[in-house]
Amino acid sequence: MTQPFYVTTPIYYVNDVPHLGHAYTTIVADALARCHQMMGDDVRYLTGTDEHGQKIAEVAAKRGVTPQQHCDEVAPRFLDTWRELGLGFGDAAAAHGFRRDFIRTTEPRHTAVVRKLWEAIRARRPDDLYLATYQGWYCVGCEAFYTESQLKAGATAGEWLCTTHEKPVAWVDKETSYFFKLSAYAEPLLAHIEAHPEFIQPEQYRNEVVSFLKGGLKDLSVSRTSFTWGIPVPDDPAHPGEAARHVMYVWFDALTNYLSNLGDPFASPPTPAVATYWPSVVHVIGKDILRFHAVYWPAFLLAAGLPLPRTVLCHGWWSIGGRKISKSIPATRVYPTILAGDLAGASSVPATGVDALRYFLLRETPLGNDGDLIYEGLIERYNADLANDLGNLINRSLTMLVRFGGGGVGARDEARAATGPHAALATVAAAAIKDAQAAFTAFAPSRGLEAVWRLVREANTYIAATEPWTLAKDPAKKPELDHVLHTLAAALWWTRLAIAPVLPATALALDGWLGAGVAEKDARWPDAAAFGRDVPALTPTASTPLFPRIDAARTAELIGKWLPPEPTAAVAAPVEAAAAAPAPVAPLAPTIAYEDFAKIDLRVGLVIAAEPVPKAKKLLKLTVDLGEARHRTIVAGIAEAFTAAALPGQRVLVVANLAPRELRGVTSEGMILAAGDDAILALGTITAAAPPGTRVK
RNA sequence: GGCGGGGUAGCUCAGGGGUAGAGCAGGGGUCUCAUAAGCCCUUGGUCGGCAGUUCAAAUCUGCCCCCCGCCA
Repeated sequence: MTQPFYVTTPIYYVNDVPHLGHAYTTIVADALARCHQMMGDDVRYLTGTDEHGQKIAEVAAKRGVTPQQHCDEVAPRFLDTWRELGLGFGDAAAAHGFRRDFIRTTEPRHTAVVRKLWEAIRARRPDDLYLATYQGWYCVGCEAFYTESQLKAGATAGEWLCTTHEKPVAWVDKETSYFFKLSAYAEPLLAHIEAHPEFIQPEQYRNEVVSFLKGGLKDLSVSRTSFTWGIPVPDDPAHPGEAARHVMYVWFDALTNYLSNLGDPFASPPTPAVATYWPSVVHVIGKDILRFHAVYWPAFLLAAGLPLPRTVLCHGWWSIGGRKISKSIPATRVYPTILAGDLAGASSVPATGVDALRYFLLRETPLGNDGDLIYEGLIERYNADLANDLGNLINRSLTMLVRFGGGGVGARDEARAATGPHAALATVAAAAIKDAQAAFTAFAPSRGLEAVWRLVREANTYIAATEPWTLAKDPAKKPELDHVLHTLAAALWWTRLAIAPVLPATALALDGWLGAGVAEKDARWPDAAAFGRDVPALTPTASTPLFPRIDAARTAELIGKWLPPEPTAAVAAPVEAAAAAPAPVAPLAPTIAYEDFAKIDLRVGLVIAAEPVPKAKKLLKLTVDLGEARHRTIVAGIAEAFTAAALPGQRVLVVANLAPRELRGVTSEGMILAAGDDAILALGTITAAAPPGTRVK
């Protein structure tokens, strides 16, 4: 029977640059979606961007564009990142067999539903949205009010600082806003949580919400008059003319995306997508926004008379080498696309770099716990699990199927299957598949992968026990060899299916080598009782290594790149040998005054992407993060010295205030410093990880 | 300060009244299909501390210490 499965990520704040934290949530949701797709569910996937609010209007004003223009320019950063990480949207989603949607809160389909939600609450529960006046300390960064006990004293008397942003808060006096009667919903929500243990997972977070609810709820301000970049509050019959001044506050607007992408939830007859998917929804979120999803959102829905989401699935935070991900600590600003690109390294299928990252994130830490990304640990797991266990199994198995099986996969011998290593493999495989399915559907991907690797390891053990190369030397053992090869193919087929939710690119590569005529969208999770009997027609061909081992030298190189070392005396020491044979130096240009130099605004830039400029031998088109709201495109004449692939992740020095100039049809917004006159020798860079945008003098 | 989660091998974690577990890392052996991979064997732990219940406690109870989170 087909069950709907609808999974969402939070919509990301459009001004953010996608980092590892965003990628984790998005990947968790993607793996769950793929998993349920394979189990035959009718799957739908949603992510998007949150685009309203005062901060966005301010940034846009500074840039001299409208807020909408600003959002239109920066929103694709997220969509592009997800595409680079192998999540297809639009037509590409068809290959996965389920629909993926990307919603922006500035789209009419969204704003219309948000207004309907407001109107529905006002119609059903007129007292739940009321007009009131308040005053208090307000932090623009948080878009929230605080009491003095929640703040810390500033440097001057009477100044208070927000604990998150470390910036002074402003006293906002007597702003009139609409309030939502959240206080009425503590008891109904407690009752719902009690009756639906699956509502908030994992359990530790349910406990947190329960204790929060037991402490009672305060009504929630849900509109603002201090800015206009938001969804206007619908006309208010109780206060004629008043609503025109108000736009809706962030959470009322943002959370509604989960419904608005499905269509009108109040339509009669019901909108089919809402009726089908909404009751099955799983909201994947980070623990920082638990309260909004487990308290505010369901309260809004109760007020509007709509069913609550099935599950709010809360995960922990990743830190990088023990440090919290933070914009101000550059080493923690990890770009998932760069990490994945580096992990792809020498792989014959570069897309598997993303798989390696996905595997690490889902395997290393149980969902719900905080994780710490230690680069040595990442490479250790890559080598042990992906290179040694999985990659090597794939490679050696295909070699043997081709060499000893003559392009076929042998034949199953029922009597033999019940004996010795053949039976042992079947037993382990069946248990692994069963345990993995149970774990994945219980939102425990780390345990699921652990189970899948029992199958991978047992397949390696099976090869050692049966020694196909020995059987191949004795023509009399041909029937046994045939059975062994068939069993090996069966194990490989199950491996392909079991890894697919987490390692989709690897599964596709394996399909190609196995010659499996099964489309990605038709691949189904195996039936645990069918090992060896469910192998499709295969035509194995020789493979190339998917996860080449990362040796010590490459490890040092990668870690050096990912985590630039702090400057130390040793690093800073002069390199004496280099001065041995001084080359003639070009004469100096005329002396300039400091004022001339001061006109040049040099900045630290982080290269995000690089590609050759067509029909230009020397030019590379770079995407560079200068810490600004949007990345810059800079064309640099360095293609003869550097390949495009070598540059992402590099810190470079950028002339940031150079007038834009068109080169070969591409507008270059700055200049990269490099050493060398005609022939480029080296890039101008810095030894430590200064954040993108840092001024260089 | 209140509540919740956790502290088990060098690392990541499972277990949860009856002989302390897995993977990785370390040590030894072995095979050649394979990516110096695989396979086999193996060294590691007073299960945070103290007290109690029990024939028996990593597990249950109490107190304490440390880490993380939520709330105030």
